[in-house]
Amino acid sequence: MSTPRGPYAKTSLKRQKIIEAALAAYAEAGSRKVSVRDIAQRVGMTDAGVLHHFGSREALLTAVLEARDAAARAAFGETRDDLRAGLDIVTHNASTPGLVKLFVDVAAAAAEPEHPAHGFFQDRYDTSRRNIAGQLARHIDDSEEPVTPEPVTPVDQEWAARILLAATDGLQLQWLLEPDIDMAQDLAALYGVLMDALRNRT
Amino acid sequence: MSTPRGPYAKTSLKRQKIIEAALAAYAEAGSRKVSVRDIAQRVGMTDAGVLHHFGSREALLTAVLEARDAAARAAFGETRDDLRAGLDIVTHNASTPGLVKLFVDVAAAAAEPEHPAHGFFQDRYDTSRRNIAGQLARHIDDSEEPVTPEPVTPVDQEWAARILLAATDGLQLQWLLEPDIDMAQDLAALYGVLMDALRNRT
DNA sequence: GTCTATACCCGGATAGAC
DNA sequence: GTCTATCCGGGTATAGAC
Repeated sequence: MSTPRGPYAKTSLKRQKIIEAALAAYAEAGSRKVSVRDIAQRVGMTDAGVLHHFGSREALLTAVLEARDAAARAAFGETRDDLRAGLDIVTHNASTPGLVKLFVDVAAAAAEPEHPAHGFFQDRYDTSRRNIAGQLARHIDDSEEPVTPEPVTPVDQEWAARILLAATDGLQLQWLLEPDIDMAQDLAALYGVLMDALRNRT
Repeated sequence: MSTPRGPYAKTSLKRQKIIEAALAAYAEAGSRKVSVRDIAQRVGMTDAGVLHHFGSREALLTAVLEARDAAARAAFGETRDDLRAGLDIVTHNASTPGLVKLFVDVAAAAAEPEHPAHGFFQDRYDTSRRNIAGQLARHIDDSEEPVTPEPVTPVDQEWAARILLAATDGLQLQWLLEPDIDMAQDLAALYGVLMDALRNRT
């Protein structure tokens, strides 16, 4: 006990390196599968060494997603679920297919209650929904357009079809974590709103 | 020819039994992982026997999803992507979490171009989008409401938040298969439409 | 507190017998 | 066409070195 440091001070540094390696691995490995050994090699360790810091592969991937969230939050606006920041994040995601795949992958696996990321995703969706809803409520009475999309936004049938399908798939993801959600009802409402938009804007 | 050759019709009977077993396994397993051995046991075979008919686990799961699609098509309306049928299917999905998880799971994995389900999902989204877009276009000039949701459809901030998040996640799924999709632009348009709806209906 | 070495188990894949 | 046997790779648990 020579130089006393915080209980997690030193480990967090190594954890950070491992997480960075995992991020890099997923970013590069466009389509190949990433094993714990792959990540370990990048930091010059064995797989057991890596697992020592995270306990399991799933826990490691969960930590990676948390780190990615934190990085996004730091990069684009402090208020994580600000609508403008959300669009910026999506735009940024479009440059990292590997990480998007990682997200979708873990999100699917996290449907299991025992999965280490289960709580993380539940919380993530919960707070995101809350923040977005609050933001929307705030902007309802605004006269100014809060989110100004630079390019022209096309509102046509093809766009509506993409949105309808996307909402269906995405709602399934949320529903797996929160079974109270009424997917069909939500989609029916969306359908009505989209039809109105198509009728008015064309 | 009345007796088709090739790997599709010869063993189709056994394949069918295996697919049914896989469907049952995923439906029951709720969210636990299903191995090829699990499925094989249900049909009184070994895993090697099952693999002989499909080549790989991934190919088997792809076949399961195709069968599920076909079954849904048969059960709810002939025109697969009819909007009403789509809602019915979603409602039905809400009773089978295991199968929903299977879908999301394979959809994520199918982002890889080498995955056996890659083409399947590309085609599925492509035709779905086409059909839905056509259906929407047809209904724009209709005076009657084409899809009548029985329960009241709530249009509020919480609903809009769920939709916004769902569309984000779902668009990522489509984008992984079709990188030409501009996620941010689509979402910006959705944001505008949702804001309009909230302003008008509240 | 960190890491290596090792051994274990499970699951998917493959070869060859029947 | 299906089984048995086997292989292999990946994740995991443990012991012990530093």
